[in-house]
Amino acid sequence: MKSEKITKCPECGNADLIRDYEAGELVCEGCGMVISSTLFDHGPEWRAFDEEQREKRTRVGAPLTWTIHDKGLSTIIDWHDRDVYGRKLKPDQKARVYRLRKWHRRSKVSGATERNLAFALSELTKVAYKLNLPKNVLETASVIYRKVVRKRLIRGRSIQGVAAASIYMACRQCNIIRTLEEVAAAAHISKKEGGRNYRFLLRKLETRVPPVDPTSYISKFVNQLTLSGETESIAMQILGQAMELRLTSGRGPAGIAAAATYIASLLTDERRTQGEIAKGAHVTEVTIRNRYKELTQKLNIELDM
DNA sequence: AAGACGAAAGTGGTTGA
DNA sequence: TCAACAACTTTCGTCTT
Repeated sequence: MKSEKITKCPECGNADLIRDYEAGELVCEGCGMVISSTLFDHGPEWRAFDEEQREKRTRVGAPLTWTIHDKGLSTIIDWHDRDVYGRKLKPDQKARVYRLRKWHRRSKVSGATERNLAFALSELTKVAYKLNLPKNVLETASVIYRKVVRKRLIRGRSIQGVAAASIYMACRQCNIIRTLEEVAAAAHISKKEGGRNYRFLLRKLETRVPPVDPTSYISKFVNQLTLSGETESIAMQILGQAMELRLTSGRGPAGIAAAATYIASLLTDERRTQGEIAKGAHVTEVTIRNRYKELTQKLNIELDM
């Protein structure tokens, strides 16, 4: 995915773009249009201002990353003392390559686990790409996966399963809303298996994953349904009151957030149907109705229509 | 005709004996 | 290991706009 750098909004021409790394989106400040929901930066982390710099810097290879099994060192080393054009290397270059090769050899502990890790990390990358996840989530997931490997917990589990669980856990830690279902689908496994693996990781890694903050759902829904900022803040208020009244504990956060969004959309006259919201929230209309009934009752919300 | 509403039965996961 | 349980879903009939 080598897209050129977008500097202006194609919709209104506004140059003030907001990079929302939390949601992994590129948003125009002028018209609010979400230009791209992929904020991956696949290029190197440096800029070259002239040819000489480019010449020097291209030799560093791809940026260092946790998502390649040996953190990106693998591709640049082979056993010929020749460059890409087949020419012999100069002595100083030769010395460099020797050093690199030494470390490269050392970093390859065992063939089997390394191959396994390499495959798994490419799997992680694929899944993250499908889900439009920002880079930091992918990196987090990679770190999680490495931890799993180090603790020798993969035995008896599919790579896909553990990869999906790692991604899901990373999403939760980075506060990026993706349902278990979405992650599982992207990894081509069932929701059930994804859940099993996730719980397994949760138990074995003893990582504290905070429960999902329902407020982050709201912004997701508002975005999806193209509602106004006013609606969003009202939904937030409703949600805040609901949390104070402990209406949120024990319930699926998505349902509550969806109901709050629904009510807000009614209050601001930006009516959306229950079905529309339900679809985006991955809950049914019935659940929204139940939460909606609860919220209007307990919070004494007047809906004059 | 579409959306909202609610009852009833079913599902998958958690909990506690 | 099993049954009870809560949350949520599916389905379907009825009412409202």
